[in-house]
Amino acid sequence: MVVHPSLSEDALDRLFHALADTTRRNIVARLMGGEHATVSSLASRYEMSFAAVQKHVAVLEGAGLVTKHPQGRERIVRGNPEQLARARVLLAQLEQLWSARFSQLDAILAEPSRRTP
Amino acid sequence: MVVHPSLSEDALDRLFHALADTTRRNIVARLMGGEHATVSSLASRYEMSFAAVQKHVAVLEGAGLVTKHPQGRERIVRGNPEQLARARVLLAQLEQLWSARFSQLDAILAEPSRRTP
DNA sequence: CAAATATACAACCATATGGTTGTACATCCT
DNA sequence: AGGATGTACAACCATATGGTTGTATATTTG
Repeated sequence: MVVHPSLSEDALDRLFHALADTTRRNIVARLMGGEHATVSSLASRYEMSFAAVQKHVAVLEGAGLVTKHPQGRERIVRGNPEQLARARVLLAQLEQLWSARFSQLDAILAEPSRRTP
Repeated sequence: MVVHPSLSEDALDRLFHALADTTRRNIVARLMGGEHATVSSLASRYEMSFAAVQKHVAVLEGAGLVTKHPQGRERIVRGNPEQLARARVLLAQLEQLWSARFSQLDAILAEPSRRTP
């Protein structure tokens, strides 16, 4: 089985911070959707400087949401769905805490009626 | 059926930003886990000032992850799992984009062999 | 009523963030 | 070789963030 190393608090900070920006979420969506992307081709899609987009990509890379692969003078940027999944799993675990609040009470209520001893 | 209003980009920014801090994720975990919480009781758990925790709670509230309910001089803080679910759904959608990249190719490969006309 | 408690909020500070422009360097193309 | 293209990176700026302390206002309690 494949081991899913859990992320440090610091890595989680970077991961959610990377997702907390419209432009960066948009870039992630493009990449996950399979758009062939160099830093330049990404930059051409947004109303901001090349350097600004470059910084956004660096933030995504630091969060592990994206990888860069040199190819000649270009850098191909690819999405990393596993990191996205780790963030999703953490949220699911937090939700699980919520539902766990009631599971014991549910069990008691679901129990076939039995007089208290 | 219950309608799930989708969030604005701005709301998503606030939502992920709220999650991008260890202390705030910890607060969310406590609340989802059912810990009875006033702002003070939360503040007592962390090595920072009351005002600092108060600000963290305000950020969580602004992101919709938490609600405050006045009760005498106290404010009861409760977790809102629906907002957590909205963030999770967005991540799942991004992951879905990734898997959709291959579905068409998969379909072609899975098709019973048929000579090109 | 007076003291203690819970919260709110303003002012302040250091650092981070998101943007800009400019410069340097590597690679591709004619 | 030399110009054009793609990337990296530094310096700078305005604003946001995460923390502090201090003050004000409600509410509970003795």
